[in-house]
Amino acid sequence: MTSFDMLSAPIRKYIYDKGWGSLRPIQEAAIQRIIPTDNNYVLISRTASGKTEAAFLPILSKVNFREQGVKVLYISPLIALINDQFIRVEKLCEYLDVPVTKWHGEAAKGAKEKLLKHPEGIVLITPESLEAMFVNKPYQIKHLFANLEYVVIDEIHSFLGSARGTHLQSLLSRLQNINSRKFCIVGLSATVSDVNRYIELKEFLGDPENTKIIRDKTPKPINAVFRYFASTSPNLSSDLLNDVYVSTKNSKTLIFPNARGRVEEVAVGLKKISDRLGGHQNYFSHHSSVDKEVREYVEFFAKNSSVQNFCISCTSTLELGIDIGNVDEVVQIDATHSIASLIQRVGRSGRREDRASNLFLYATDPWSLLQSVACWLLYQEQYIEPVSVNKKPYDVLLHQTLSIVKAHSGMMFSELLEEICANSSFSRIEKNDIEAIIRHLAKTDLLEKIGNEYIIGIEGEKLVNNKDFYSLFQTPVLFKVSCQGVKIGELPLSSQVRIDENVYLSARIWKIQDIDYETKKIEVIPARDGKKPIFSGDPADTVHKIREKMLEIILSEDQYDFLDAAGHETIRELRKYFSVFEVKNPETDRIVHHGQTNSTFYTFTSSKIHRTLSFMMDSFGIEHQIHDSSSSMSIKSTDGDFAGVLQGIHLDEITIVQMLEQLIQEKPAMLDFSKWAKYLPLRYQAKLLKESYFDFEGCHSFLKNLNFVEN
DNA sequence: GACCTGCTGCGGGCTG
Repeated sequence: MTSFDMLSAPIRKYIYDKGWGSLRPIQEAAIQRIIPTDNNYVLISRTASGKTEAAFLPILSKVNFREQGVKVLYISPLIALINDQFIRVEKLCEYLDVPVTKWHGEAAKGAKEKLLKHPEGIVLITPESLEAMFVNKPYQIKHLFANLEYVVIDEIHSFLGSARGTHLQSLLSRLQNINSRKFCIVGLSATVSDVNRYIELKEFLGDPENTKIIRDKTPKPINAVFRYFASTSPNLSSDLLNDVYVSTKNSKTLIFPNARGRVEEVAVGLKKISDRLGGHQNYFSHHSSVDKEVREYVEFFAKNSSVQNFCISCTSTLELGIDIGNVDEVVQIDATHSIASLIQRVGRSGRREDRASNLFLYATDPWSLLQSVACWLLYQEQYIEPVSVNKKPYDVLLHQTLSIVKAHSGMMFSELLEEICANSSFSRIEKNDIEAIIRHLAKTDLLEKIGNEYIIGIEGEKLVNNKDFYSLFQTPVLFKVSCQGVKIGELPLSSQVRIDENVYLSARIWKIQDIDYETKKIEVIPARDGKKPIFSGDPADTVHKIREKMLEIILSEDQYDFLDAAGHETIRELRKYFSVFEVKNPETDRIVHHGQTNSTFYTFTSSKIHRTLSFMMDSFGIEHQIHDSSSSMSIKSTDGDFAGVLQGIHLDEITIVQMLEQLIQEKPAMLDFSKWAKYLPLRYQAKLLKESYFDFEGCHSFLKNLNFVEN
């Protein structure tokens, strides 16, 4: 039977009315598999290849919507994505007479109440709203979701390898718990690594044996152009901005400059050039600190601008599948930290099938150029970095224990233990560790034991009844910036935030007039000139493979035709500098350059291994400094034989945990990477730190095979 | 220099 014939009559009519000549490959494959089987599937296919329909056409053909309850639950990492998908799915569902409901923090209350009265059809939700439902509506959640047939998870890669992902995994497990029948899961993504045959992904869905991957690997033609403009100051060179302007002035463009401050610098800089030369006025900035309504306006403008060109300077806010219509060009300024990120960004351009994507990769320093080239070569080899999933997520366990106890309002110890042990996201955590954590919660008044039952304790109430409880990630405190009642965005309280200081925000220039420290508000007026805003944050980690590729490029003699003259010259100089070292094997050989006062160890390894090396060197009194972006560390020359010392270190698990316990006691801020870690017993804090923040295993195998090449 | 993501329930003020 053809895929089209396998679909139900109303769905066939939908396709007919849409005027689709044929189904996309990923849609054909999904229909052939989803309709006749009850497996879980993950559909992997590039952006704009029709993944949403690939999931919903067969699911809607198959599901019996006449039964009680919500039948299909769609989970998305972003509210903006839910709002986009709602419009598409609702149109499709008009053919079936099936209601669709948005359920997130900004969705209409009326629609939610209607759903509670008549649970039916399809619900689109965020993980945090699902968590809130478990905590505040434990009875209604059964009423709503006890008859699910399908759960669809959009942008599933964005959840893998993070605490938010483990949280979602736990919620799925709890959802399955309240269902009498097994529901099927369909995940959607454009970027998933197939290292180890997708085992992380399959385990994430809780049923590895019955989870299949459907992947459309059809490549997409991309015209990549590298351009090198060295920056001599913290600001971008005017040559670079002028070049970007010329390359993008007649197109619909997205620019990714990697940091919010730089996003503003680029948006304002290009706007000024355009003003001077009489170009278009549609220069915008889009990142987490631009006011939400402003961002929505920018998205709306991009989506609905058929004739007018525009240029949006943005961070990863525009990396996922929010619908902004057709983009002709993507500009990346300095290297992405991952291949996955590069794929998502490239995927945003040339969404029309017949058009190739244009990609401009600018670099402002030699190391960034090198990493950029490494990412590009790995991308062409179809490599995507693996995600590291923490198998013992004690922090998520603690959070979910509070959530489960709150939902049950009173639970026997054995009952609680049983529910946690049955949760697939905690399957690698030993039973006695779970017991120890529950006892600790009772000891610290997060839980309270009354008779034979556990309830939420006095301290626990403060956490559970706070709106901050529903998420596993934390956000810094920012000051709201507005101009005469018009919201513009947010700024952190930095040294820059002073009266009369001028600053860029939302692609415009402002003068700070008033700062209210109580209400955390900043009042501004328009200004003519200013500086880029200062934001604080941690850079994302880069994996070992990218750094190793960088060394490979240095050792190779390949000439890359995608580089401009300045890029060629920069790579040539890097090769020349390292040519005095006799490096043969990029997998094992690493360079140490001994200078007069310092030695430089060119590690060419991951950010996590850098942190681990740094921790070990601190412990053994080797004075040093890590430079992650240039893949190196400088070491005081008096510590001459640090290489021998490092390779001589053999730390067993117990010693590492003891050392980390001490580190946490000396520097509690070490736990800032996790929102809930501070409520754990010290030993589990140390274990979590070891697994999530450091990489002792990777560091050990890196050091074991290491061959130091010195001058 | 340095990414991103989400949010209940209730009360007060306003509109129709």
